[in-house]
Parts: sequence; structure tokens; C-alpha cells
Amino acid sequence: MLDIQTLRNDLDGVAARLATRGFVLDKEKFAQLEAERKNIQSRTQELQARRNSSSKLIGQAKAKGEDVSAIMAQVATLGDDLKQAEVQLGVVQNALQALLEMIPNSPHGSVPFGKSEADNLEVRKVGNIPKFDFAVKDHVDLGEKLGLDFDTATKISGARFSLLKGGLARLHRALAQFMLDTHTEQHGYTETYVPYLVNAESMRGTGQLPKFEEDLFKVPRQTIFDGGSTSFDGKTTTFNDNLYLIPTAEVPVTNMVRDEIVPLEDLPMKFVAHTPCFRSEAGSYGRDTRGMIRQHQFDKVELVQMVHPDTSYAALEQLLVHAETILQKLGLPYRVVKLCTGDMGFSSALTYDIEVWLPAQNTYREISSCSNFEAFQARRMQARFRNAQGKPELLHTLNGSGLAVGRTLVAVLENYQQADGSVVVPDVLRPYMGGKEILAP
RNA sequence: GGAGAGGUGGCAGAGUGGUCGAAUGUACCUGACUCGAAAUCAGGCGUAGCGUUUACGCUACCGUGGGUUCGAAUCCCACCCUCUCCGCCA
Repeated sequence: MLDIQTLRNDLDGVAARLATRGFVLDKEKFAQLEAERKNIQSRTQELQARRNSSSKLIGQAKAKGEDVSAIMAQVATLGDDLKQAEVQLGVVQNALQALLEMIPNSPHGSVPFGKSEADNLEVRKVGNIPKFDFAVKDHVDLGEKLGLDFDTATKISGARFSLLKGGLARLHRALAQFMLDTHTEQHGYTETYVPYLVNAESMRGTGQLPKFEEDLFKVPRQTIFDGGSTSFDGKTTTFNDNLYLIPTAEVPVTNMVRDEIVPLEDLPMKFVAHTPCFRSEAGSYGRDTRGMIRQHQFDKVELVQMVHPDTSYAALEQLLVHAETILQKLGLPYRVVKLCTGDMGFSSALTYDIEVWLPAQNTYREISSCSNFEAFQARRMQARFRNAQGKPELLHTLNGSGLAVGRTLVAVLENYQQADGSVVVPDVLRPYMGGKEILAP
């Protein structure tokens, strides 16, 4: 969520920034809601002030045993006006809030302008692309012999699920363990184990709700109403008790600081979590249907930082290096791209993607996304720290994949394949594989 | 699933219809005392919004949402959460 003060002070400037990422801010609507809000709020508060002072007089008069009927009659005339004003104010404020929650983050000044991923900026290429003197296979063909079983997964669950057996399942686990150990032992992250089902408030905090509900798996609870309303005593109340499967560990981990004021000395906070991620992939029909590139369920090791606003961009560079380190240790070639304005995620101010080389596709594919959200998520979450002056201030949040485990598995298979269909286990993973050096059919 | 207790400021903890935005303690900040520190004394110390934007004034917030009332932390209803005991369970 953007700062409403900034919108009030510089509506045109904000709209221009947002336009670079293809978002059209409805300036007229905002201005109109703001004018209404101002008007109704002043009026409401004035009525409330009159009611409060009269009520206070009644209390004082009663204490002295005086007659209060005159004041009572006077204050009674406020009733309907005040109630109506309060209702109107609530309506306008809800509308403003709803508008604000649908506005994406404003891109950082250094983000290149562009419309799509074609306009992203390559920052660096690292590692040597392997040469093969035989026809390379993709991970599906390689995996078939090694324990990758889509047919059974489809029977059990459906499309976009996968099942691993034997050495491949162990390699998958080894990758996650290796990533966790590297980040905790060498990069200073605290390992966390977090819930995979979270409430709507958490999804709102990191920006998945209200705009991207269709991308999530929702888990309704029995006897609970679907965000709708129910009536009792002739009154109406709304409930929303749904839980959602996390699309990334970013959600539970970042929300650890929701509604908290953390001491200055606790910053920066650095957490790493290995979790499954669940995505409905609505709207991606037909894309990446082959293999385990795009799944409803995949594992990811996620890095999350909560930092002082002054240091968030330095922290992003570090976080990016932490993620790159995994690829370097695995000996996988990759490149880093800075996303252009049109390709960034809703909540991000600046995003680097790391793309790993996939020989069978003869191209780089996204394996990590590292973003600085500045105060965008913190404002939604009311996640603050106590600054040097002792005042609460919004902190900055960042996260990045370190890395997506399933796609890393794909990259290892394809880059370490041999002519006979076996796959060499990268050195750093062997301790996690019981010393095994080769995965053979 | 059943029974009970409870959710108040950074923390602890009072407050059952009216000078309560909230006592007191503690933590923190400032000053005094001290060579300095501790102890002691005095003062200050929640968040957000609105209007003038310095001084100030007003409004909202005591788990959440409704209701009763001229007036609600306090009364009523619903929901959420925490704790204790019983049952079931990995």
C-alpha cells in the first residue's frame, strides 16, 4: 500500500510513476473520494465534539443534582445526524481503503522502463554454459528413468503435480538441505518452520489479497461463512475465516512482524524457510505444461529480511548474492536480470530475477526472484520499528528465493547429464546423498 | 468435542455507566544531586486522523464487529484469540 499522504500531496507525480508499470490510477475517483472524506469527516467530528461536551455537562449536572432535561433535549437532536454522518464516513473510508489496496507499488527510480520481460535489463552472466557432444535430453526424459513420475501424480491429484522416487527424491531433499545450511551457516539467516495455511489478514499484509485471490488455493472451514454476511438478531455481521495455502514462504515469514513494533537493535532481521508453495496457476493454461517447471505444488527455500529503511537497497544486493551463491556452489550457469517497470510484481519497488541455464530449452529460466518492497508491505501490515528518536516507523521488507527447489532439480538434471542418461551429483550435494556421485537409471 | 478463566499503554497491572485516554509499578527520556555511576527527588513519556501546521484545538482507538444509552474500557449479542481441566488424536 502506498502512503496516502503522498497521494494527497503529489497525485500527478504518483500517477506518472505508476503509469510506467502500466497501471492507470483513477485520479478523479481518488480526488473525489478524498474531498468527500474530508467533508464528511469534519462534519462527523464536529457533531461528535458537540455530543461529547453535552454529555459531559450532563454528567456534571447530575453529580450536583441539577435538572438535566434541557441539555438532554438539546443533545437528542444530534442523534440522527450524527449516526448518518458516521455511516457515511465509514462508507467513504472503506471505499478509499479498497482503492488504495488495489494500487501497486511505485517503482524505484533505477528500474528500467519497459512493457514486458523483453525489456528487462541483463545485469550479469555467471558460469560457463556446458557443451555436450551428444543430443541433450530434457529433465522429463532424463527423470523418467530416475524416478520422476508424472503419470502417478496425475492419477493421485491431477495435472501440474509431480512425484519423485528413490535417488531423485533424495536429490530434491539434498538440495533443500544444502540451501538451508548455506544460508544459516554462511549468510546469517535464522531458520524458521512456519504454517502452510494462513488467514486472509496475512495474505492482505504481503499483497496477495485482495487483488490476486484467484491465484491462491482457498481452504474454507466448515460452518464458516465465505467472507459474506449472516444475520442474527436482525443485524448483519461479516466473517471471513477462510484459510489459504501459501504461494510462498514470504507470506507467513514476513507476517511474523505484522502489528509489531520491533526494537531498533533487532534490525536487520533475516529469516530463511523451506516450505512447499501452492499456486492455482489460473490463467497460465497451456504454459509450461511439460515437466516440473510450473506446478501447483513445489518446494522453495525463501529468504526474508526486515530492515531499516536506510539500508534496504544495500540489503537487496546482499540478498541477491546469497541466492546466487547457491547456483555458484552447484556449478550452474545463470544470469541476473533487473526487471523493467512493466514486468515487476504488484508489491515490489525493485526486483532482480535470477535465471538458470537450461540446456534442453537452450535458454535461461527464472529460478529466483529477489525484491525490495520498501514500506509497501510494512504499511499494510503495520510492521514497525522504534527509531532512534523512539518513534514507531515503518520498516522495509525484502525477500528472494534461495532457491526454488524443483526448478533447481531440473537445472541439475539437465546440466549434469551424461550420454548414457545418468546424472552426476554436484560435489556440494554428495554429503547429503550418502556420498553418491552418480544417479544412474 | 465438553467445562471453566481471561484478552486494558513497551511490559506488569487497577479500573463494573459520567472530569478515564485510562491509577499505580516498571522500562525509557530530561533535569537536580555526584568526579562519575548507583540510589534518591522533580518533570516528561501511547497510536492514528483532521483543522491551523510553531504554541494549540478536535476526533477515534481498552481483542474484533454490532447493539443499548445523552454518555460505554465498564451493560447486551456475536465472533476471534489465549490459558486450565476432561475427551479424541500424529
